[in-house]
Amino acid sequence: MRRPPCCDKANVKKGPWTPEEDAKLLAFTSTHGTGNWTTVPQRAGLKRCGKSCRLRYTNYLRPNLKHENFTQEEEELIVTLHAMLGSRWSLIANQLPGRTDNDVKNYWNTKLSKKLRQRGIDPITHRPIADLMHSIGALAIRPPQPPPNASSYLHAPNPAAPALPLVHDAAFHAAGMQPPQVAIARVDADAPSPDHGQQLRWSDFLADDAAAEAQQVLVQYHEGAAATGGGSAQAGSSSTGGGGRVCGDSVIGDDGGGDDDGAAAFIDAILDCDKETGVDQLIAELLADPAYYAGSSPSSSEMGWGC
DNA sequence: AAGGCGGTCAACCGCCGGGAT
DNA sequence: CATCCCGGCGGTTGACCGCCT
Repeated sequence: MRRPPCCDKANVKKGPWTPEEDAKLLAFTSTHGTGNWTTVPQRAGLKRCGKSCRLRYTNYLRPNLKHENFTQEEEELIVTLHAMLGSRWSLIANQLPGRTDNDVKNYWNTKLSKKLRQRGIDPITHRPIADLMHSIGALAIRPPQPPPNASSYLHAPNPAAPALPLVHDAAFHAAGMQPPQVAIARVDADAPSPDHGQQLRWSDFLADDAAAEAQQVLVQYHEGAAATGGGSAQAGSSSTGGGGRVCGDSVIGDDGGGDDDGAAAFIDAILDCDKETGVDQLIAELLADPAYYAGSSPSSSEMGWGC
């Protein structure tokens, strides 16, 4: 059975908010707080759905929101956290003071995912697209594999490629850090529960090792932000300094240019690691092989995944 | 100058989980 | 235990804007 609409749509205004509506909502929330959103429109004198009011407040009117562009450090953190968490935007946004999940999601969809794609990296798996092609080919020529057991499958970083390393693992190694064991959902019934009365953090949903490693990334991020931005990111102050994020013994994202974009620098570091490990050569060979593109090519037909 | 086009982002939609009853 | 209600979340849409032809 379908859930009824949350409000009477016939008597509800939709579309962009006017300054008058913003003022009403802001005045109401500043005096009454943000209790029951379903009653807010009526009490605030707004012809809006309660959900719409909540969204407008949390994404735009809420105090301490940052409205300026994303910083280099924020970009790098988003890329890192997306590799570990996937599209859990609210968890990612929780690590970016002053940013909303909508902000992060939009920024990812419009900017970062394109940057990754332009550099030949699949924004979903964070692995080289050529590597994915290679994996597809390998799957096609491999004898049928038994399905993974439930627990290993549940704890795999990505169901599509559970056994393969993430591309940026090499970047972590090169930077003197262990890569996080990414996106391990804590779904076990016997998993330790976080402290009661505390808000869950995204790291609570990672395996212990992964949480520790990921926490290290965040600590370094916040230290870097404090050192370069002249303020605490947790306090909601903006950090627009041009410094790079310290990552192990190396610095990712600062080539001294100042205005270089952070994600690009971060990805460049990954690609540098690929060069050191010879992965780039493999990628070049794969890219040069038409069989990895053309489904009708003889080699791909031989591999069994042609059209 | 005008129309097409793509990028950006605010807002909406529907689903889900958790607390209250 | 079942149901209801609410807030939260992620995916998607559509309006707006600037650039290009």
